[in-house]
Amino acid sequence: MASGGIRPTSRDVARAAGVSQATVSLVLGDKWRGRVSERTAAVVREAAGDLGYAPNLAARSLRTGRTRTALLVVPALTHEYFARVYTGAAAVAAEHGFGVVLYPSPAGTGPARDPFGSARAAIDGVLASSMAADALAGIGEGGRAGGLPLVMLDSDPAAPGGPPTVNLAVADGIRQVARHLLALGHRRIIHLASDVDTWTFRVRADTVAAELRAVPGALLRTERCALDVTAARDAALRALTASGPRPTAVLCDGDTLAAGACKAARHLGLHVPRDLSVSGFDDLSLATALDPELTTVRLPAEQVGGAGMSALLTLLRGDHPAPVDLPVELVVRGSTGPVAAKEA
Amino acid sequence: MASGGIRPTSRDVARAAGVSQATVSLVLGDKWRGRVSERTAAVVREAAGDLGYAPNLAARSLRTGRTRTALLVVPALTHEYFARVYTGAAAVAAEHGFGVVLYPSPAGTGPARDPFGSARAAIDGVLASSMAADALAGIGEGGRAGGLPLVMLDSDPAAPGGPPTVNLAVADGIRQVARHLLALGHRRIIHLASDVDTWTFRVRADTVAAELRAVPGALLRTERCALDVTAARDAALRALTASGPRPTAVLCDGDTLAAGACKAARHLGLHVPRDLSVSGFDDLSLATALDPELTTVRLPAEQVGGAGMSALLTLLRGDHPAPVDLPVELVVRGSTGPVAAKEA
DNA sequence: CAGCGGCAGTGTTACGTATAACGTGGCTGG
DNA sequence: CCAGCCACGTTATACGTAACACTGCCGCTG
Repeated sequence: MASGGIRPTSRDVARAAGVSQATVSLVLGDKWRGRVSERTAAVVREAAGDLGYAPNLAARSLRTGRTRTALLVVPALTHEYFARVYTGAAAVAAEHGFGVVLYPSPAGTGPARDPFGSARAAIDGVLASSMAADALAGIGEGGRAGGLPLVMLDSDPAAPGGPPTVNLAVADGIRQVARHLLALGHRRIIHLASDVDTWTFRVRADTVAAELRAVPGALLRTERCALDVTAARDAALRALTASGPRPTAVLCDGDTLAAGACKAARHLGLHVPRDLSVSGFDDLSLATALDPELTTVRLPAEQVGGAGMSALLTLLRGDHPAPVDLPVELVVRGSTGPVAAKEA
Repeated sequence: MASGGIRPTSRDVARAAGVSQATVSLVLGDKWRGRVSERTAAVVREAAGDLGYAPNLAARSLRTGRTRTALLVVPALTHEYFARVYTGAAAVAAEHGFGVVLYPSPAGTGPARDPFGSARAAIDGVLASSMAADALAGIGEGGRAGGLPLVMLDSDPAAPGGPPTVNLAVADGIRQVARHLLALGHRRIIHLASDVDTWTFRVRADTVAAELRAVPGALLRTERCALDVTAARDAALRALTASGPRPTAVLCDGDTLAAGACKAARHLGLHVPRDLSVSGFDDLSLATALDPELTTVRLPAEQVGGAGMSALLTLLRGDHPAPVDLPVELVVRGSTGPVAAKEA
C-alpha cells in the first residue's frame, strides 16, 4: 500500500496481470468493449488495484494533448461568491476526472499581456466570469478564449456568436426585491448600485428602473459606488442626507453594499428596518452575520460553477451546450419592513 | 502572434535559431552557464520569444517527474482566511513557475481513502492546513504526506520529527486581546471558543486562561461552539444569561463568533461596547462590515500561504526550511470599550 | 609535437501513455 | 473444406522535453 515512492506504471500492471501494456490502457481507459474479454478486464483491474496504479497524467496529456484540466477565471477568490463558484465547478469537474485551476495567480502578478501564459499549455478549456473580463481583453471573441473552448458566467447571453453562457436570473431576483419593497409601502427608494459596468449590474439597474416606473409616485435615486463597505456607507450617507424627503428604503446590488447602508443608517440614528429598509443581494454569509439579518437574494453560486463546468465538458465533447439560466430566490429577513405610518 | 492553434516546440525554436534542440533546452532551462556562449543564448531566447514558445509542461513533467505544481489542503475555500492563504501561496508559486491546486475537490466527493487520489501523480509537494488534518488521516507522519514533501500551516511546531511549519503568533495575538480587555477594566470575561480541537485553538484557550489567572479577581468562563454565527449566538446567550453577575466582555476565537456574540448582545438589549465588549480574531472583511466594527487580530493570511510555499520550494530543493512564525496585530475598533462605571 | 583540459555545442535516448495497425485462433456459413 | 469474420489481444509508434554521453576544436604545457 505505502509504496516506497516509485509509482507503478501501466507496464507494471500489465506484467502483474499477464497481459500487454496496451491491454491495460484499453481496460483502464474504458475502451475495451468488444476488444477485451470480461475476465481479462477484471484481472487487469484487480492488478491495477493491488498495485495502487494511477495513470501518469503527464504522459497521458503528452499523448492526447488533453490535460483534463479547466481554467476558472474570476476576479478574486476572496469574494465568497467566487469561492462558491469554484467549489461547484471543482465538484462537477472531479466527477469527470477533471481538475480546476484558477486564474489569475490572484495577486495579479501574472503577465497581463498574454492572459494565459504558460497555463495555456496545460488546460483544455476556460470558464470565465464576465466580472473578470477586464483582465482578459479580447476574451470571448468568436466564442473562444485564445483558441480554447470557453464558457462565460454571468455574461450577456444575447451576444451574437458568443460563447455558451451560464446565467443567474438576476433580473427576476432584483424584480422580486423591488416588488417586495413596493408591497411594503416604500415609494422613495435608493438603488445603491455597483460602479462596475458589466452585464449583471446593468440588468439590475434596468430592471429596478423599469419596476419603479410602473408604479405611480415611486421615486428612484441611484447612487453608484465601489463594491466595498466603506464606499457603500459613504454613498448611502450622501443619498440619505440629500435634500428632499428622506428615502425609506435602500435596495443594494450586493450584501456588502447593504452592510454599508446599514452602517450609514446607524450613523444617522435610523433604525433598520423601522426607519429604513435595506435589502441586499447574493446571500453571503455576511447576510446572516449582520443584525438585523439581511433581506437578500440567494444565488446558487455552486450551481453556476457546476453548470458552467458541465457546459464546458459538453463543449469539449464537440456538442453545443444549451444556455443555462438558474433561478434565484428572494429571502426575506429582518432588514426590510413596512414603511412607518407617519411616512405613509 | 496569434498562431493558428498549433504550438511551437523546442525543435521549432532550435530550427529558427540555427541550433540543436538540446541547446534550446539548456538555454531556456537556465542551465547554460559555461556550456553555451552568451551570444548563442541570446539568439535562442529571441527565437523563442518570436515564436511565442512555451514549453509543453506535460512533456517536461514526463521527463523530469516534476510537475511544478503544489497541492494546498484546506477545509473550505469559502472561508475567507483560506482563500487568502491560497492567494498568497499562488502568488509566490507563480513567481517560481509553480501552480497551486486545491484539495479536496471542495464538495468532498473525492475518495477519502486515498487522500490524494490521482492528484498524487500530478503534484510535487503538499501544503496542508492543520485544520484540514481530519481529512487526511496519517498526514505528516515522518514529515511527509504520502511520500511527498510536506509543509504544515498553523500546526504545532513542537511536534518532533514533524514537517516544517508556518505558524502565526496566535498566542501573542490572543494575549494582546486579553490584556486589552483587562486594561479596559474588564474582569468577568467569556471566552467564546471553537469546539475544534486543533493546535491553533488549544493555544488560544491556554493563553487566555494563563493571562486571566495572572490577574487577581479576573473570572473566566469558557463556552465552546461551532464556528458559525448561529451557534455562537446561542452559546453567547447561554453564557450571558447564566446565574451570577453578568460578564462584561466576550473574547472570541474568530470574527464569525464575535458576530454571533454581537447578535446575542442585541437580543438581550445590551449595547456594544457600552454594556458589553466583544473582540474577534482573524480580521475578516466581516469585521468592518459589522457595526460597531470589531476589535480583532489581523492575521497575515497571504503571508502564511506565501511563506508556506517558500518553505515547500526550499524543501523541494533539498534544503531544510527554518520554521516560520509570523507576527499578528491587534486592531482596536469600536466593539470594545471601557467597562461601565457602575460595573467597576 | 603529443597530450590534456576546457569550451561550445550536437546526437541520442528515455520517460509512460494512448491508439492505429496488425496478428491469430476458433467458429460458421456456403 | 475454405473464406470470412468475430473475439481477443499484441506490436509498434508518436508525443516534446531534459539529461547524458560524446565530438570537434582551440590553446596551453611539457
